[in-house]
Amino acid sequence: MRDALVAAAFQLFLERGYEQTTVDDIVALAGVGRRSFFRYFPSKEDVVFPDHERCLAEMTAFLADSTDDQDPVRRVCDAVRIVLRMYTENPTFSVQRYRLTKKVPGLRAYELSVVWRYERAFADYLRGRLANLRDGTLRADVIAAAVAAAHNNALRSWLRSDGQGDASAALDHALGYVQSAFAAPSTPDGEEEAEDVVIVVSRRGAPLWRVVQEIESALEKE
Amino acid sequence: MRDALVAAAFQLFLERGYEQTTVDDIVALAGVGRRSFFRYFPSKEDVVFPDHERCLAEMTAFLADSTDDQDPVRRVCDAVRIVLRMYTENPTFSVQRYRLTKKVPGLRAYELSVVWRYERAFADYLRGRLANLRDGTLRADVIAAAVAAAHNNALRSWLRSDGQGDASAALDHALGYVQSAFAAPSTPDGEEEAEDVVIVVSRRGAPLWRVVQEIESALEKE
DNA sequence: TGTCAGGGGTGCACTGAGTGTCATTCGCCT
DNA sequence: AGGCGAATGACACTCAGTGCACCCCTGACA
Repeated sequence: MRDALVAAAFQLFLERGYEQTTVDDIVALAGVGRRSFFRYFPSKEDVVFPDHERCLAEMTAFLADSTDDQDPVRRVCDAVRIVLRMYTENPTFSVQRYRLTKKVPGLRAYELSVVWRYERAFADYLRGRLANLRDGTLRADVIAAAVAAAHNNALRSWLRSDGQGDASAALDHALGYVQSAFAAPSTPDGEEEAEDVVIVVSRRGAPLWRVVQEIESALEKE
Repeated sequence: MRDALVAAAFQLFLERGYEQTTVDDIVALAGVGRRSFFRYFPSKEDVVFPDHERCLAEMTAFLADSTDDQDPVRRVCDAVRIVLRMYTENPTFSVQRYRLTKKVPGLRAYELSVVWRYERAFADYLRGRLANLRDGTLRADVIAAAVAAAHNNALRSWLRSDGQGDASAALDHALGYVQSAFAAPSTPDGEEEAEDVVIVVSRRGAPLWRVVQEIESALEKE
C-alpha cells in the first residue's frame, strides 16, 4: 500500500508536477481512500522521501554501537556512507527525486529538515565523544557540518550526472579532504616516507592565503 | 503596519503558542484585514523572521563587492558577523523567537531554509574565489558549512544564555577554530612593506598545516 | 473644482492540506 | 460460524494561502 502510493505519487509528480498534483489525485490513481494516504505519510511531502526515516534510524543505531577506541571523525565518515548507499541503491528513483526537489521550493525545504536530522545525529555523537576536549561541542558541530557538506557535494554531483559516476569514490575523496582538515595534528600519514621536496618561492608581500594556494597546487602536482 | 502585525503575532504566539494562533487571530488583534497579512508576509511563518530578507540582501551585497586580494575565508567570516549582528541588535526579540522555534517543528524547518540561503551565499562566493583550485567547489561547500556551523554554535549558546554573554567574542573564537582547520591563519604584520622573498623547503607528503606553520614562523622571523 | 489614474487596503469565495470521528470491512483465531 | 482487533474508508471540519473584484485615498492635471 505504501509502495502503491509512492508509485502513484511519483507517476503524477513527474507528468504534471508536484504542486499541480493533489492528494486526491494520488489516492484516486492508487485506488485507496484519501484518509489512508495520511495514515502512511504525515504530509504530502513525506511521500517524496519514503525511506529516510528508516535510514536515519539505521544510521543512529550504527553510531550508537560504536566503541571508544575508534576515531570519532572516521566513525562519522563511515556513518555518512550509509546515507549515500540509500541513494545509490535506487539510482533512477534518486535522480527523479533530485529533479523534483530542485525545482519545488517546498520540497527543498523539507529535504533540508531531513538533512538537518542527519547532521544532528552526527553532532550529538561527536559531542559525546569530544566532550572532554576543549571546545568539544564547537568542534562537534563544525565537523558534523563539514561531513554533511562533503556528503552533499559528492551526492549532488552524482545526481547531476544521472547516477552515472562513482558516487562512493567521490564521497571517499570528499571525506578525505574533511579528514585532512580536522585530522588530529599528531598523526600525519606518510610524513616519514616522503622523499622528495617542494620548493616554493614567494614574495614576502603576498597574502598568506595565496601562498597556501600555491603550495597546495604544488603538492598536488605530480 | 508590518510592525503592528509582527507585534500582534508575537503577543499571541507567546501567550497561546504558534499553532494555536490563527492568522485571523493576528489580524483581529492588529485591527487589519486578513488579506493584508498575506500582502506583507507570504506565509504565517514569515512573520517570525521579519528581518532575514533584508539581512540576506545586505550580506550578499557585502560579499559581492569584495576584492580579489582578500583572503576569501576571512571575507566569509566577516560576512557571517553581519548575520550575528542582526540577532544581537534585538536581544529580547531574538531570544523569544529562539524559544518559539525550538518547540515548533514547522518553524524549525523554516529557519533551516533561511540558514541554508546564507550558507548558499557563502558557498557561491567561495566557489567563485576557489574556482582555480582543485576541488574548488568541494572546498567551497565544506568551508561554507563550517562557517555557518560555527556561527550557529556561537549564536545558540548566546541565545540559551538569554542574550547575556558576549556573542561577538564567542563567534570570533569559533571562527578562529574554523580558520585554523582550513589553514588560513592571520596575515602577518608588515606584509605590505616587505620586499624580499621567502623560500620554504618542504617534503612532499608533509601535512599542509605543518607547512603553513613553517611559513608563518619564517615570515615572523626578522 | 471636477475627474481620472494608481496604489494600498479589504471582503469574499475558493482550493487544498491535514485532522477527528465513526462506520465498515478484512483477516484471523477459536 | 462467530467474534475480535486492526486496517480502511466516508464525511465533515479547520485553517493556510490565493485570485478577484472593489473601495478609498491621494495626487496630478485640465
